[in-house]
Amino acid sequence: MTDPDPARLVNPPKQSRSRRTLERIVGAALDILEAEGPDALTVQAIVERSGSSVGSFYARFSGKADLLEYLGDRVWREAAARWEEALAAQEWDGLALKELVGGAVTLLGEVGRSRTSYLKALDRAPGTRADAYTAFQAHVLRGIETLLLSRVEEIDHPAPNVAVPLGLKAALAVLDVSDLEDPQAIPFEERVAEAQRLLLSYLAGVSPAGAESEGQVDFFDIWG
Amino acid sequence: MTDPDPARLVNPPKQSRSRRTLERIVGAALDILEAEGPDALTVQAIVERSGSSVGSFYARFSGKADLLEYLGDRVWREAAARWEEALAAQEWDGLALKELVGGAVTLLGEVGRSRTSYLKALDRAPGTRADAYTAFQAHVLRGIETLLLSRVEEIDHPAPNVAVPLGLKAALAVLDVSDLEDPQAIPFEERVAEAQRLLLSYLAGVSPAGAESEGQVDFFDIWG
DNA sequence: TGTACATCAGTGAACGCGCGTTCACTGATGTAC
DNA sequence: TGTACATCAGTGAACGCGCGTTCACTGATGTAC
Repeated sequence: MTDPDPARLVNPPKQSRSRRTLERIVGAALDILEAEGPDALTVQAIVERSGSSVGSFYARFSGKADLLEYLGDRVWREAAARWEEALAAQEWDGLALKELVGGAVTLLGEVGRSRTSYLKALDRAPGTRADAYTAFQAHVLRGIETLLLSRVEEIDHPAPNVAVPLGLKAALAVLDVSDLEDPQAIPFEERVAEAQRLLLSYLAGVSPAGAESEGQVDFFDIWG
Repeated sequence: MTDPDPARLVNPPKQSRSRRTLERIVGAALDILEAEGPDALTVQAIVERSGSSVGSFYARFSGKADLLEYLGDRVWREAAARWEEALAAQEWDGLALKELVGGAVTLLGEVGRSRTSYLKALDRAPGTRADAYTAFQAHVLRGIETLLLSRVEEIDHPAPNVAVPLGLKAALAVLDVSDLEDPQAIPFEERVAEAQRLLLSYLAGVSPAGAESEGQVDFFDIWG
């Protein structure tokens, strides 16, 4: 997953011409993945959409499997970099558990909404044993976990080491947008608020004080 | 999903011999699905495992797609029947919200653990637009939802119609056993207890009283 | 009970299609002198 | 600046493989008389 040598997967371009071709291929593959799903991701479709040719494809990649791995690696790196950035952009030290939960859940929501759909689609691509999405999610959760556990004295649950990961998993499920196209689905903003409420009451046994819309932290706009 | 006419999918057997062959084919397909995953589910593999032949296969099904749909329909019906049975086997009327949550979560846990893995694998089979698993899960959740909403006066959450479905979704995530092979994963029994606690504190703002292991309702053995 | 016939069931070689991959070839770019 | 050459880049027809599907054939079962 954290391969220090992506050159193992691509034959590095030696002229700007082939570098552009590579980028077009990568872009086309991600486009297809998003628009038509993993089953439509054939070498033919990729080279047609990218306006190149099978020969050019195989000049870069030794096979389709390597392309998939390369895509997974790239998207994962990008997502992880943005995530670290978003995490670092916020000052977490002074916050109470309530604010921490609010911010953390908001971040989780943005992650779920972001282009990590690529990662999901990649994991489902046939002939791949990749689990880039699962790995990324685990990575993110681990980060938030340590954050929340830094306020362990405010957690009422008798076993914080169990409650924090499970609670985050639950919050993620509440945020899950895979059924959002359903017309009667609960809108995303409401889910964020509910996920915050759920996590807070589970960890601290506290209902969010005050009116309905309170206790919800503003969105960060992470993903450009 | 609830097709009243499965004969649309199979050519009905007219002798006991072919009925047995059909059963062997269905059994082999489910075996392969469970043991090797959807990608290994080829017509060749099915007929080899079932000790029959391609010709026999096409004497029953007009194509592989019909087999998949037939399997989805069958497994769905079986799972749904067991579910209704388990739901009916329990007396829910006199229970308080706390007991209701305990029983409901336990039931959910058993469903997740049961052979619905077939349904999950079927949904992932290539070339299928089936969503039998999602549909089944929705079916189950709807049942539990009405159950919990019958104690709406005990729910402190200001919007029970939102909180109940979201809370159940969250509980389901806590119970999710897809990472159970991970050696450091939280054991299933503990998850049941935590899912109960989570749901109860979210809906009623109540931490389970008393010691750790209390508040957990005994398992029902639904799935034989 | 026996025989003739129709229908059902089972078999596996052969076919076609879509896919990933190879390869012989043409053209573009960079470099040496 | 020009020329010769090597390397890089691009092309698309052709190949092979695995899959779902077809089909001509053999054998089993049921039924009529």
